[in-house]
Amino acid sequence: MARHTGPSNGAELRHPPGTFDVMPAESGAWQHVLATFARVVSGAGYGLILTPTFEDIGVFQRIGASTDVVRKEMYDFVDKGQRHVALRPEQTASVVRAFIQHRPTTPWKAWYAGSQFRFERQQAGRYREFHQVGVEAFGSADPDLDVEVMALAWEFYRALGITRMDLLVNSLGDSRCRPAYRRLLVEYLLAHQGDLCDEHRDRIEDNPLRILDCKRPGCRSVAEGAPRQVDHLCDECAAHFGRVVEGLAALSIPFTLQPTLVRGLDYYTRTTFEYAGTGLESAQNALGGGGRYDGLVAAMGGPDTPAVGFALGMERILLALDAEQVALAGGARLDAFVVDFAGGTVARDLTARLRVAGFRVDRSFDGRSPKAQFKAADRSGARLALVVGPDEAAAGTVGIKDLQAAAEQVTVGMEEIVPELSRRLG
RNA sequence: GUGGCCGUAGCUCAGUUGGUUAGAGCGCCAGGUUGUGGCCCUGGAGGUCGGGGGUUCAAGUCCCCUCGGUCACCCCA
Repeated sequence: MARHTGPSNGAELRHPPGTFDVMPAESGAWQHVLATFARVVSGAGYGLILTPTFEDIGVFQRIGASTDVVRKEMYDFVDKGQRHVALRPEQTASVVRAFIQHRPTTPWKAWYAGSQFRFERQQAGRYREFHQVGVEAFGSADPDLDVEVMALAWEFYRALGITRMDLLVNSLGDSRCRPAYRRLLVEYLLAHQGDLCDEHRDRIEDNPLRILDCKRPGCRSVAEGAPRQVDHLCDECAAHFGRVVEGLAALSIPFTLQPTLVRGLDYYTRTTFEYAGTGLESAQNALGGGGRYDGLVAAMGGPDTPAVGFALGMERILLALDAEQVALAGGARLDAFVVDFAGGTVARDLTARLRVAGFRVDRSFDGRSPKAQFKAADRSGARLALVVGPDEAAAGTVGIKDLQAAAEQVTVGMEEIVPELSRRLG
């Protein structure tokens, strides 16, 4: 039986736990970030893809049964048609599903932006509904594509003004060399079992790579002496990784080799990377991450297709911008604000006419006092006030007052307004 | 799922060992200026003190429950 059926007694309506509203006063920053991302990735041949916000739960279960995302964070339910669906916890699986369903010719490069859902308790930089932008590139195993993807994220952060971050890079090997490494690692961990933290002591076989990422002191000291995947790559993976590292250096993108970087999703092969914000005070400091997933398309029933991509968290990006005190371009300003205290007819007609002509114009309603209307004009940030009192209305003229300069108010005929505005705002 | 902290006006907060009609700043509205914003002055509107129950002559204040927020663990964006 549903435990939560509505607002509790006397409670006001509010957004669900773990979600938030972005009000117009703050949405300018979101628009700026999204526009910047679209510019960077579309300029590299990536096309926008939109997929459903929810999918059959099977789509996401392919992410990996041992991941927390699937085990305990899925926001799923049975719908009225008895379908078991889930709000997407990430978008890579959805894009892969779309790739398999539509079979575009490769190489195929797509970018996305939108909401993700994971059912967890909220904290700084982490929400139940959160937002990501990302890219996915299918059909090439070329390490230079890994470098392209990492460079795009780098360029995007740089374009926004984020400087305090580390690019962490690792290689997880592939289906040939990872099993051997995994056996080596399990062997090592079993030998040091007593030093591991309580949670991981009995789960070595379960997900040994995860232990490398554990933050507890016991696991960490064991991890430091553990065999490293990068030292046990097969020839092909080693060559691939070598080319990736070489490419990053060639493009002057600073990075840190982090052999313990595992990441939360099981499908990664070879290259994995994460952009860690170093200016953030909150515990959640991953600005974004990604990697190569050469086996996922086939695992989901598609043709054997290598792929690489990343996802970047909007909320984390905004936190980083805030931490670095990056001033974002404010919201769009108005060109003019019509102040009409002669009945409102001129305001009605002139505002509409100017908007059709392409100007950004607003006005007051309810026949407020001149003082109140000028106050509203001032607050709107409009460059000019277009003043219509009884005198102007009778004469068929309009007063033009510059709200941001100490210039005299001038009067022009109604028909000269458009050219006059063009001249002043040009 | 577990734990810490916090819920008083639109926002940020004050409110004494429980004690009269619950306050401030900012914001909003109006007036000062019978047609002119920003600065200033005056006034006004706006509160089930998160909700429910209890103790008490008396509860914003104490107790219990509950809802919500926030941060952290886990994990990640």
